[in-house]
Amino acid sequence: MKRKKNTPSLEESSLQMHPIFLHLSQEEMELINYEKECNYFKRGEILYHEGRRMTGFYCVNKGIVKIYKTGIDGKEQIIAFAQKGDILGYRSILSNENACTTSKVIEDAVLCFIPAHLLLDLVKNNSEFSFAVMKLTCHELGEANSYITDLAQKTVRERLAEILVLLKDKFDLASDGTLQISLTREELANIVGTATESVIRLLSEFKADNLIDLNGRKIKILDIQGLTKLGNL
Amino acid sequence: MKRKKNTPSLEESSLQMHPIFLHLSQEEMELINYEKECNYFKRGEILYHEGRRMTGFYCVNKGIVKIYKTGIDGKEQIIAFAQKGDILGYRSILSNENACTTSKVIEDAVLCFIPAHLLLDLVKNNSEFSFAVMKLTCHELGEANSYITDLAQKTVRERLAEILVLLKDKFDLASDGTLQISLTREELANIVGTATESVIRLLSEFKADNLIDLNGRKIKILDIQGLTKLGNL
DNA sequence: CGGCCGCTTGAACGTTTTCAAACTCCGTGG
DNA sequence: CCACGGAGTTTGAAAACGTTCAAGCGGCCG
Repeated sequence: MKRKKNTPSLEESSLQMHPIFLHLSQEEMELINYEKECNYFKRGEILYHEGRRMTGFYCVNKGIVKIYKTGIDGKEQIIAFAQKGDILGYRSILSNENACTTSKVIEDAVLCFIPAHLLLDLVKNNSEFSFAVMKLTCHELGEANSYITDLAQKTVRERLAEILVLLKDKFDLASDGTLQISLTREELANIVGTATESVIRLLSEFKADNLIDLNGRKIKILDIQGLTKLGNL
Repeated sequence: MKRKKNTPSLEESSLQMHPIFLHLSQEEMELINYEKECNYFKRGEILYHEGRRMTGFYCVNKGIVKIYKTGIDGKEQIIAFAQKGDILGYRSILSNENACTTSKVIEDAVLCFIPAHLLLDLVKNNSEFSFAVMKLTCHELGEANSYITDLAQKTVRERLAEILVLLKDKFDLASDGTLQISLTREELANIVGTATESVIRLLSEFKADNLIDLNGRKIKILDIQGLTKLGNL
């Protein structure tokens, strides 16, 4: 009997952590489980490229994926992160466009790939599922509009403080208050929309003001209220 | 027989210009036509406010509406414009959130208001309609991501050039090449995300470079390729 | 051990904002 | 009819902000 090595266990491959699938019938769920393909992904692996056609979407069961657009001179603009319970890549399938972002694993991950046709079938045949997806996209649209306003109106200092707060909300803190996501200074700059050096200087400033503590890439949140206030939230 | 004054004619109230309703049954269309409420709106009228609950959405049959968020110190950030054939306000209904934007008429308009429950019914019962709405939101999400990247990476000069090109694409030009939307300098600044004075200076610069011609609020596009290049598009 | 990548710091530079003042246009009321 | 007032526009000068360039440091991987 042939047995694939390095394939996630049944438990690791389970989709039950994804709220989006909550309203599927048992039959539909079985179909997905039959068609899905779950694998381990290492840091650095690219799931899909901007401009390419999407053949399916991914469900994150473990790890972290960054989603970014490539702008002027190849500079990345990070649009979002996906972690356990998030799905990614479904947008382009639904709007029937090529991918408008690239996605790359930044923390070793377990991902399930689900073919595009299944998504389209579900959206067309299961109105509860369809409505859940619509809620999700509408919510994301609201968040995108907020970030547009922030980018247009806030200073770099305010945006960096804001991003730290948002990262803290999305990725829980370790018991010692450390952010549970490890980003390079450049990646932080590519979220905030600034230069790497500016992030470095501002982080030092935040540290001097006892808002955070720094230890390499580990960022410990000391004063969440101070950051919230600084970020105009 | 009582007869409402100042109510748009049947022709002006027709929803057939809205592609979103293309796949409705005759029965559904009749229901909408029965429940919709069409009216004239003057420049300056506000359709809904950020933070308030939405009771329905609007279809634009004529005129122009600006959609904006209120940021720091009450500064507007214009997110989008809606004109003939566009719908607005549906997003918050679908995501079951309060409005995240305010919308204001900037050119006398004919609008049809359609109650929220109808939208929800249609989305739940008509999968073709639901899919069309989903396509729309997914497309808008892609555009929002693009604008996030532009705001984060482009200079004010580049963004202003880009916005002029985008406005030209959305609102056709008059025969003499004039943009068919009239915006104050401040409104332009609130799209681009900059100060009013910066817009004024840059527009003068564009004029000096023979990219545009200015006559009060009328902006004539002289060199669309030059603008496209300047905007990194 | 060497080399590379990421991090940090300083200094100069350029862009954009802010503040202040004046001007234009337009509609209203005397 | 004209004066007045207000909103929007324009210009200049100074200041703030953020980027860029250059250089040095540090740690990790091969």
